[in-house]
Amino acid sequence: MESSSTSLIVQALTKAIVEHRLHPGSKLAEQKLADHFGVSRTLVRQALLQLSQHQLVTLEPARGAFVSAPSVAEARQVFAVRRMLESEMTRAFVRQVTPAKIEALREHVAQEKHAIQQEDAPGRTELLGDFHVRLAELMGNEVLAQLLSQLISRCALITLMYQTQGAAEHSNDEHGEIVRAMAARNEDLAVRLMNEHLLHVEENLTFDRQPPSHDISKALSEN
Amino acid sequence: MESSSTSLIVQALTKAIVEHRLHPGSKLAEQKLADHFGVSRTLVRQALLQLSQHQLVTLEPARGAFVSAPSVAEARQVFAVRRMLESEMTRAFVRQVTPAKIEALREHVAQEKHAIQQEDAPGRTELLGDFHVRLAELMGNEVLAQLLSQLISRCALITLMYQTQGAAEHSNDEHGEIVRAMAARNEDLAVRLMNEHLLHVEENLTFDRQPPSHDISKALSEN
DNA sequence: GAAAACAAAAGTGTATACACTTTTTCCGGT
DNA sequence: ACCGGAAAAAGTGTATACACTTTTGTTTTC
Repeated sequence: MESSSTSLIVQALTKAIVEHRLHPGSKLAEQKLADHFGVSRTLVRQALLQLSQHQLVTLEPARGAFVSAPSVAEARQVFAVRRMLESEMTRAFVRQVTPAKIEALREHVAQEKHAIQQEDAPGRTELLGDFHVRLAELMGNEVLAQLLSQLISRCALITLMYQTQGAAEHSNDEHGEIVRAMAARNEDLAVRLMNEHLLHVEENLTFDRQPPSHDISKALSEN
Repeated sequence: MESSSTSLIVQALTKAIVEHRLHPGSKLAEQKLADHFGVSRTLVRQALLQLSQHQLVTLEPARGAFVSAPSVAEARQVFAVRRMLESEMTRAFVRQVTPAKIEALREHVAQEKHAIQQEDAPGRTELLGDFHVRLAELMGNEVLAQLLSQLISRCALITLMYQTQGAAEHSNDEHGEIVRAMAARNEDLAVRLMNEHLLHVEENLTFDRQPPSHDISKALSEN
């Protein structure tokens, strides 16, 4: 792997962190990353700075960069924000829903189901998160979509990546119910279902700290 | 002015942009900024990268950094997000309100009024924005507070800094009404007032592009 | 005289160098 | 054998160097 611009490094690290190949607390040494990506520390530092803004990485002065390990309190705050934002987003969505948008969502939920059936864990986690981003995109609000995308990455760092098959199916079912309520233009029901859905996801939080894998190269090479 | 870390540069530039001393479209040449702050381009670049993440600065490949000039569509999207987020924030706030929190808000509104009476334009703009951040802080949700803070900076880039005395007084009055509704634990009223308040602020959008001041040093020296 | 082409200047993008801080290693003292 | 501390190693923070791109200014051509 070589010849990467900063944003490629950001993407690769984001993926590795969100998919829990790099565990919270892991040290991200600049030179090691630079060697791995075949660039100088300059570009790695830029990437780490960006990731720290996204809260996926924590920078400690003179000590270096580490994969963030959000506290329980912080995790709950992130979810509280998501509930505030997404319940109103759901309400607004129902008010401007069209058959085409419903169709797009149904399609997405079907993709989720497929990934789950294939037991494609990384794929299904990404798709389950993307459902919420897709909602924002369908509303034509790029700002909202980008904001949600970041919040969801943060959530992925918090929740277990390889959620149980059961939890994934449950989320998928709830997505389906939400879409059904939206299709029926049942505003209050859709909002309520979205809220409950997010509460369920939050309940799935697992706060047991795993032993960090310090083998950066191996974690990144896996994809 | 010298011996500044990156975050001091970010702060200084943020303030200059939000206060409209640097106009949208202005070129931010790295060496000029470096000379002004007495550091190397390295630190300036870090600062500009951060500001671009906050959407206050736009980076064009090989061409440099410019103060962002958000489109009308983008501005409306930012306000739409604020309304979603803040109406639910208001609801949650009312549900966990305490006399002490009301007192803190009353105090803040009084400060606003004072700044307005003094015709302290930069101060009053900052305080009027901070009202919303303060709300988030009082809820004990740091994540929400930080998110709102960024959204509001973006709004400040969009709206006119030197809003008319009348508009400022109007906002101040509305803040007062919102606090009153909160104190009365009137959830629906508070939410409705907050929504209307944000709509009023949005109405104040001014989309006439002013001729950019390219005199960076002068703009920054003013504070 | 205006437009195209070229040369010079300015500016950005990445790598490298070096000072300084933290971490690790190794050794002597108790 | 263990603790403390000095020396070495590794790592971060900032500045500088240099290649390459864009912009600007000048000259050439029609």
